[in-house]
This record gives sequence, structure tokens and C-alpha cells, in this order.
Amino acid sequence: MIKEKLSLLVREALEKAQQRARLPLEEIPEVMLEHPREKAHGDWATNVALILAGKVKMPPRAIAQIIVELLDDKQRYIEKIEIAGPGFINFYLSNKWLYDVMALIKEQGEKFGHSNIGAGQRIQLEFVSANPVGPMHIGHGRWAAVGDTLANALSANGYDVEKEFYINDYGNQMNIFAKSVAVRYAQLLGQDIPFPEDGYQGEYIKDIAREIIAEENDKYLGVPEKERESIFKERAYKQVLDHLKNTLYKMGVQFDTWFSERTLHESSAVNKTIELLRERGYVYESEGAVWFKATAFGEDKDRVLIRANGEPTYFAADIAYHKNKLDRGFDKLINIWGADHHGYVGRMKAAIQALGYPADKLEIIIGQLVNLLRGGEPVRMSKRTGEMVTLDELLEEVGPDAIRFLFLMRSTDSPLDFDIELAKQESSENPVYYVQYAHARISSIIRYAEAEGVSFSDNINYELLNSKPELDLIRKLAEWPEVLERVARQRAPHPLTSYAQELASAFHYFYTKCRVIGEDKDLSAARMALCKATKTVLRSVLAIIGVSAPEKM
RNA sequence: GCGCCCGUAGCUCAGUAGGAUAGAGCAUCGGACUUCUAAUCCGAGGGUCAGGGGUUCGAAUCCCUUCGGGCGCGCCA
Repeated sequence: MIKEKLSLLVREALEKAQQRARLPLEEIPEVMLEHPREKAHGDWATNVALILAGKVKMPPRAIAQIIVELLDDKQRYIEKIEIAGPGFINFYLSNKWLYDVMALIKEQGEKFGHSNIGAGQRIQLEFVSANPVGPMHIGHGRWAAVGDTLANALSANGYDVEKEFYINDYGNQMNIFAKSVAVRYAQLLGQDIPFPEDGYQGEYIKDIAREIIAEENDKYLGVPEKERESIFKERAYKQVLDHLKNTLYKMGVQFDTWFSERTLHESSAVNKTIELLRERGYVYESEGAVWFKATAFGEDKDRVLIRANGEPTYFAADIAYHKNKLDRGFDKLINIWGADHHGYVGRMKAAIQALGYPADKLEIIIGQLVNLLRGGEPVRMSKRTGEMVTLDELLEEVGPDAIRFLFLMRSTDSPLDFDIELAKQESSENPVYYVQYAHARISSIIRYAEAEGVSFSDNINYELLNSKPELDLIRKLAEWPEVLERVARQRAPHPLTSYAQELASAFHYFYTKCRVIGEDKDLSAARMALCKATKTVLRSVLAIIGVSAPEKM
């Protein structure tokens, strides 16, 4: 891209300055290019002269002057260079490179902006991983949107990504779940028995019980309690899991792998992993329990792997799970966890190291939680009391496009206030519609041209695109590769929605200023090409965000 | 008490590796449709970047500290 080209040009100029002893340089620093905040300061700027000033003991503007003198722009992409302020070098690009971008978009289509910085690196991305004991809530929706979009962005940058859902289908919560269904079943069939204190109160538990009654009536009333619970556990589990998959499908999220925690216990992978850690010297017994020596890796406490009652902890299974992932040969594991799990990060990284891997083999993205509001009032949610708004209900009320877009607009470092009333009420002024509208408008122009029987030659004279709205729009298109790469590198999807809005805005502005289909055939052809290029990039952005690109609105 | 995240316009938030005059949307006010979609565009007002100190040519950004908010700190998952 142009950024790298400019950086290289400056570097070459510095090398020349070094050879000709114009600057007393020991080594050439990395040349950083950035977009100046002020458009009047050019398309790109570098502060390299300011950085060097201290080292070579010369005024920054004098250094900048030397760099500019020695800079050799063979491709003539630079229109003008200015030395400004304390010593910035500002580059004003020629229109030629913008027209080259247009040609590139036409040539590459929706692959424009994709890169190969991942170079086939295998990444395993684990996210959502909701417990299969109830419907997903809104917080899960945020991780679904963030994880899926991150996976898309990484793939577009040449990473080989696998999306995985870890099913916590083992342990006490499953038993409580089963018992809850069993009691509801009996109650619905007229038995007067109390509901367990720690049971799940949600209406969905009754729904599951009703379904069992509808299919098999009171067949299980005579079955011993233990056995009944065990049967119900499997039925209910399967049903909830199917439901989870369906909800995620509606969100547009599909996982490559669904990994069951149970299999780790059944295959004794958990025990084997503990033994492996023991061999490596990180396991000891105390107070009747088996402990992991997390303090060996700077943690403040050691952690229990097997309780005094002989049951392995969730943590033990999670270590086995991460070992399983590492054994599958991924270059990097990325987990997306809610902020309520952040205290868990240190010990998991300690475990990775105890298994013999560097800590950075595992990356953990901590996302802040979602606060659900309705008309400004907080909605308290609890799986135990069953008072909650499910992701399904939200999908029904607001729709997947708006949900994904709204969830991706904010940095995952910020807690997100999600007001249902607002999301519905604003739905016609929602940013997502603003972006989609730009796409629909372009489609409409294309339809109009077809209906009018207007045909364009393939030989497009891009130089006719020389007004401000046109050039601004092309400039915005040219930013796409930078945005996409940054999202992948920083593992942060939210710049995508900003970019989508900016691109839509640049198009809407162009649309009001420039008539596409008109008298001048050549100009019409060039503007149509610009519309199509914009459509291509918009589709690409929306595809990565996971939002539809409608032809009509 | 300790740890992580946050505090930027009336509201919700961006702000890329420390750069030049701190941005966007919503809200408010004022304009623009006889022409390819007005779910649009143009303009205006609005700020002690929570407070204080430090680092330097230069700080919303880095360091220290105070205040305020969220979340953790289980032989729960």
C-alpha cells in the first residue's frame, strides 16, 4: 500500500543522507506514516525529522529539508511535499494513485483490502461458550458478534481461523438443571413437591418439561428420581444445545467446532493432564486436595485441581481443554471472555506455561459486560431467578443486523449500555440503516441505468473524477486496507463500524453533489465505476461485520 | 485491602505507536427535493479530555497520585 511506499521512499532518502554524510546517522529509524488530523496538512505525514532531531542534534526542520531534497518519487504518486510546523513532512498525494486504487478495486473485487499478514498462521478462536442450561442472554450476543467478526477480519488477512464453542456440559450445574426439569415435570403432572432452592426458575424449564409431557406423557413419573433426572438431563441438554445453535445461526454465527467438556472427563484427559503437570513439578497435595502451583508463574495463589471430595475442578478441565487445543497444532489460541472472568486469566496463562508453552501462545480478550436497559431503567438479569431478556427475544425485537452493528460499535474495553427501547425506537435512524442505505442507493442507480438502457464502455477515464466529493470518496475507499489490517492486528473490531459509517457518509455526500447518469457519457461511465467500487467495498465491510447489504430499502 | 477495565460535548461514544486548531452520531437550532431512493445532504452552537503532579520540543494518550464508576479476588462454573 501507499503507506509502505512512502515509508520506503523516506527511508531511501535517509540512507542517501547517511551515505553522503548529510546527516550523522548511526542507524535508520523506523519511518512512521500517519494521516494528519487536519486534511489541510496533506494525505500523509511523518514525524521522523522530529524523532531524529535529538539524536543528530540538528533542528528538525533542517533534517526534514534534507530528507525532502533527497526524496525520489519515481512513480509520481506525490503531488506536493511540505515541511510544516515543528518539522513534520506532509505528503500530498497525486490523483494518479487514487485512480490506480480505483483500477485495483475493479480488478480485485471484494478481495480488495485483504492481506496476507497472517501468512496462514493457524488461530483457534474460542468465544460465547455459554453454559447449555438455558437460553443465551444479551451479553453472549456481544461475544458472538465480536468473535465472529474478528474471525472474519483475521481470515481476510490471511490467518487460518477456526471458531470454537466450548460446551460446559459437566458438573453440578447440569445436575441442578436436570433436577429443575424433573421437578417441573412432576409439578405439571399434579404432584405437589417443592421446587429446589438452587433450581433454575426460568419459564424455559417448564417449556422443556411440557414438551416431554407432550411427547411421552407421564411415563417418567414411576421412574426412580435419580434415573429420571439422568434421562431428563440428556433430553434437556440436547434441546438447549439445539436452541443455542439456532440462536447463533440467527445471529449469523456458525462455529467450526463444538467441543464438549464431558469428553475430557470421559477420555480421562483431565487426569492425564494433571499427571503431566505433576511430572513437570507443578502439582502437590494439601488438605486432602490436589493443587496447581500457579505461584511458580507469579500468581498470588495456588489453585485446586481436584477437590477433597475427589471431583476435578472446572479449572482442571479447562487446562485439559487448552492442552487439547495446543495438541491440535494451533499457532495461537485466542479466547474471548467476559470481564467477570478476568480474574481467571492469570492462572490460565500460568497453566499454559506449566504445559511448556510461552504465555503469549494464549491471548485472552476481556470484554466488558453489557448492561441491559429498558427505557433508561436497568433490567436485572439472573439465570437462577429466570428474570432475563434472552438473545432470541432481542433478535425478534431488534433484528440481527442492528444487533450486530450496535454490539460492534463500541470498544470491547467499554461496558455497553444496551437500551432495548432505544434500539427499537431508533431503528429507523440507526447507524446500520445509514450504511445499508448507501448500498441500496447505489444498487438503485445501477438498476436505473439498466432500465434506461445506458451502457458504458470498459475504457474508463478515471481522470474525470476530479471534484472534491469524488476524490474524497476514492480516498475513503483507499483507506479500507489500513482499517482491515488494523482490526486484525489489534484484535479489535470496532473500527469497522466507524469506517462503514464514514464510507457511507462520503458516498451520500458524493451522491448529492454529483449526478451519475447524465448527458456526458464518459463522465457517467467514470462515476458509475466509482459507484460500483463503493458498492464493492461496502459489501466487503458489511460482510465482515456480518450485516446484510440490501439492494432495496 | 489487592488486581483488571473505564472517566472526553446535554446523551452514547471514537480518538490508531505521544504530534499540528480534540472528532462522530443522537439531541437542539437554521437551511436544501420538478432530476439516479430526503432512511439523505449543508450549516450553527456546544469541551478545564474527572482533579493534581511528573516525563519532553510536544500529553486525552506514558508515569505517579487523589476522586468517581464497573468487574473480579471460591475446593462455583
